Amino acid sequence: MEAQQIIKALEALAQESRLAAFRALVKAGPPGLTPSVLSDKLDLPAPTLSFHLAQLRHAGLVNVTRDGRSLIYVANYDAMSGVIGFLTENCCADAGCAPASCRPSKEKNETRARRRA
Amino acid sequence: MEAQQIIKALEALAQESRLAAFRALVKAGPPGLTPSVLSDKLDLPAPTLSFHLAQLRHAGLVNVTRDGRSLIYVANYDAMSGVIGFLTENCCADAGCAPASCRPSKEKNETRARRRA
DNA sequence: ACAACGTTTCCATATTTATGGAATTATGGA
DNA sequence: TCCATAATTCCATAAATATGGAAACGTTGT
Repeated sequence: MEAQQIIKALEALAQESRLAAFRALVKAGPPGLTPSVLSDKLDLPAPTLSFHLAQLRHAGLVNVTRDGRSLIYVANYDAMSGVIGFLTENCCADAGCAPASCRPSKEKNETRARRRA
Repeated sequence: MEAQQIIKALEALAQESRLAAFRALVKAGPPGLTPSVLSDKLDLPAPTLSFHLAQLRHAGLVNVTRDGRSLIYVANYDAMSGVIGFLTENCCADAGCAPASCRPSKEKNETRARRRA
């Protein structure tokens, strides 16, 4: 995953409403949530929410599908995995960081991050 | 770690120059780096770099000490660990995310995140 | 005390981001 | 076809962020 891509994702998550929306989508799991449900849950006007969901979408953190008149937003776990992987490999000391269970077994530099599908 | 704290950290990292600066500091390790070295490495005018380092500092991602006329910036691994932990626990599906080796052993929901000092 | 150096603060400017009402675009049901 | 619903796009406005020259600040050597 490229740094620019990561920055987009971090930008997207670095905003209260969007982080809340994304967390809600993660919690909701594969069935996802519609904007109206989110709008209600997060108490955000539809256009504002729509704006934020678009940001998340452009950052690749969520996917959308349509079901009748409703849209279904679903968290993209692969993207999130990429972000966490990047941070772990590029922004953590060899073993001074990373939450305990999470030590990439001494791989050099960004080997793993570069192996994109 | 609180959501607001996390947002500050994500904001700080979600900017090209700052992410580059932080990565350089992580790479540099405990000895850290001075602004002039960073300014040179990243090709940023001193005031601009200073502004970004202040952002990182306010987000708690770096610490500063003085050595003579130079300041020494050092990455704060604990803070970074907190960020990665939060993302892993709040923004990942039960096991649908997190980079392979990094699975918090099935803890329920946000138990660990809530255990704040 | 003075000069040089490393760094920050001040400040004006340019750019980007967030907000939400009004209008608009899909979709499905009667 | 007409209406109601779900969501987005349009657009004006407000607010936050980034940039970098000039000036100021602390520290060290002379």
